[in-house]
Amino acid sequence: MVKRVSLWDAGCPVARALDVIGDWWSLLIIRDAFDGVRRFNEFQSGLGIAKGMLATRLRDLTERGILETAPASDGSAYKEYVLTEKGRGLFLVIVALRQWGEDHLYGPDEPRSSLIAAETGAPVARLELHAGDGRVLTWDDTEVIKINPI
Amino acid sequence: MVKRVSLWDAGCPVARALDVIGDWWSLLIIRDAFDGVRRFNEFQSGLGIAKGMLATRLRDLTERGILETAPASDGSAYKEYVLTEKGRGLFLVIVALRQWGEDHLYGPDEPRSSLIAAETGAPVARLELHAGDGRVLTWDDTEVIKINPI
DNA sequence: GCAAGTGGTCTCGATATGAAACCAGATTGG
DNA sequence: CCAATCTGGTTTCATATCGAGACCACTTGC
Repeated sequence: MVKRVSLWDAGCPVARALDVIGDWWSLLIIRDAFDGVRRFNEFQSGLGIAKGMLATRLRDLTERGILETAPASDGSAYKEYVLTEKGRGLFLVIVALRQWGEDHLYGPDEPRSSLIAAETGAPVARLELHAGDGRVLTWDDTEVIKINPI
Repeated sequence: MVKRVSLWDAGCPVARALDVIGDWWSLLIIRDAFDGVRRFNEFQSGLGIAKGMLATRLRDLTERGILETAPASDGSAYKEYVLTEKGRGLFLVIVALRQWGEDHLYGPDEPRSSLIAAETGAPVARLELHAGDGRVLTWDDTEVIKINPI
C-alpha cells in the first residue's frame, strides 16, 4: 500500500500543523467557517466541493478538534459545523495567507475581498513578527533551533 | 476530464494563495528553504518526498515565482533553489502555522523545534493582528467585505 | 400528503501520488 | 585519466485520492 506521507513525528510544529490542515480543502473550509458559514450545503455550494469530499473533510476536521457540531441556530433539526477554540486559533494563518495573496497575486485593479475591523470599517494592519523586546523581525533575523534533531 | 478544482477567480486572496501553495508539499519545501535548504538532494532527503514529486513541485514553485534557481554557492556546476522576494513573503504564513502547531498539537513535554531571534537567542513574540489604530483584533472583531461578490 | 431541501453515502472513471528503476552529466578517488 | 559515485533529474507502474453524479433517508414547506 502506498501510504500518504506524514511528518507528524518530525518534531517540527509547521509539519505537524500541515499534517492536520495542509490539504487542499481544509483551509478553505476553515476560511468559510470564519466568514460565518455553518451548514453543509453552504460549504458545498460556496466552495464547489464534491459532497463526498466535503463530508470527509468535515468529519476529519471534527475528529481533529478544529470544528464541532452544534444544533442548528435556526431551530431546525439539522446540525451546524462551528469552529472550536483550536480552530479559531488558525485565524492568523488565514490572515497571513490573505495578506500574502493581496501582495503578490493581484494586480492593482483586480477586485478582491478585504479584511476590515468591524467596529471602524478600516482595513486591518499588516502582520508583523516581533522579538521579545518589540523589534520587528524579518525572516533572516530568526533561526530555528532543533530541540530534537531529526 | 476531471480537473482539479481551482478557486483562483473567486476574488478571495486566501483562495488564490492556496491555489499557489495550498498543496501538501509546497509549504514544507518553502519551510525548508527558509531554513537554508537549497539543493535538490537536501530537500529530498530531508522531506522524504519522492524525487518525481519534488521535481514537479520545484518546477511549479519556480514557474510561480516563489523559488528561483541560482548557481551553486559552493562553486560546483549544480544549481540551487532559493526563495524569491515573493517567496520570502510567505514567512509569516509559516510562522503562523508554527505558532498554531506549538499551541495546539504538542504536549508540554514533546520535543520540538523553536523559532528564535538570531541576535538574542530569545523566542520570538506571538503574532498579533492589529487595527489601524493599534488595538489588537481577534477573529470576531473583523469582517470580510466582498468587493466582488460570488 | 407531496414536492423540495438537507445531509449525506456509493460508485465510477480520471488524476495524482509514492516507490523504484533508470539515466546523463559532474565530481571524486586513486 | 579512468572508474566509481554523486547529483539531479525522468520514466514507469501500482495504488490512493479526487470529482462528478446517482442515489437515499429524513426534514421541511406548502
